[in-house]
Amino acid sequence: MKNTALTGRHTAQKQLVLDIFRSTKRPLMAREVYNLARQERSRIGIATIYRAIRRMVNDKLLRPVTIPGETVYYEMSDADHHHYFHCCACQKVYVVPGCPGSMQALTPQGFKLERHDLVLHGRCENCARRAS
Amino acid sequence: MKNTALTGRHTAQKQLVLDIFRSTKRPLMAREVYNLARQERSRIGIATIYRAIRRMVNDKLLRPVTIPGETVYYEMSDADHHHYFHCCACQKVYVVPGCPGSMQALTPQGFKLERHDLVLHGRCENCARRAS
DNA sequence: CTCATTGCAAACGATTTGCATTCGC
DNA sequence: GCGAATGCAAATCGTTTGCAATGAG
Repeated sequence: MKNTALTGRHTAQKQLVLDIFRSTKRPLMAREVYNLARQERSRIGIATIYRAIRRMVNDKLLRPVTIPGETVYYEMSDADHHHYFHCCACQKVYVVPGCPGSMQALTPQGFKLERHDLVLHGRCENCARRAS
Repeated sequence: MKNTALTGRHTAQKQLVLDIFRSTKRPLMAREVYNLARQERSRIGIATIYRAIRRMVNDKLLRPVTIPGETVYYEMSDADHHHYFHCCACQKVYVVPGCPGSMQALTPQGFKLERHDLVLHGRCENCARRAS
């Protein structure tokens, strides 16, 4: 499958990083991508992962997802508007569809609202069951 | 002024960090606190700042403020529940009172919601006027 | 063949930790 | 005086960079 999305020279490493993001439905941090990538190609370096991610963010193929207290995650940027649920126990980040909306009501007079980030925190289903 | 809020032994260093947060109305990052603190007490170590901040966060005196792409900031947590407006042009962070609420509706089945963070992004009044 | 990309290791900035010293209680 | 807190340096963590080797076009 020819890939018109990747810029620069087409290498197996960049394709692998893109495939990993495509086939995973939750946001991933660099180390997760690195661990997944090494299952396919054990000699890949983590710097290559960071460089691929940086390029894909520049090209707007990926978008950073900032979770309070965690390192940056990334996800494919072609998805619909959505938010995140961060599990404080297992650190996984889940996508939650929908949006409470009405952000304009919070915006101060004269400010120009462009976007918003919302992160829910708690315990995911697995961790909620395991605890207590 | 006696300070009932600080836990553990009362030291000049912890008092200084608390005073700095009290007398500054915008969120501060550790290095800003360190720089301000050294003006008063040049031999203070940055580890002391981090330890003081960590303790105050544990004691709920401070609360971390996470801004996408920036290192963590902290602010006094005695204020009401609120959110932030991050100006993409001047990088200032503003407090916005109020909350859209209804986060429970977004939470997936079986997940246990504990808290949420919301950051609005756009242009503040000054920068909105200056641009376009 | 040429030059972008890679792998690896060293460098980096932010934060944490180990440890001997200091100082509140 | 005892033990918590400090200052300093070394360690750690996530990320970036320098550089020689590799490989895409």
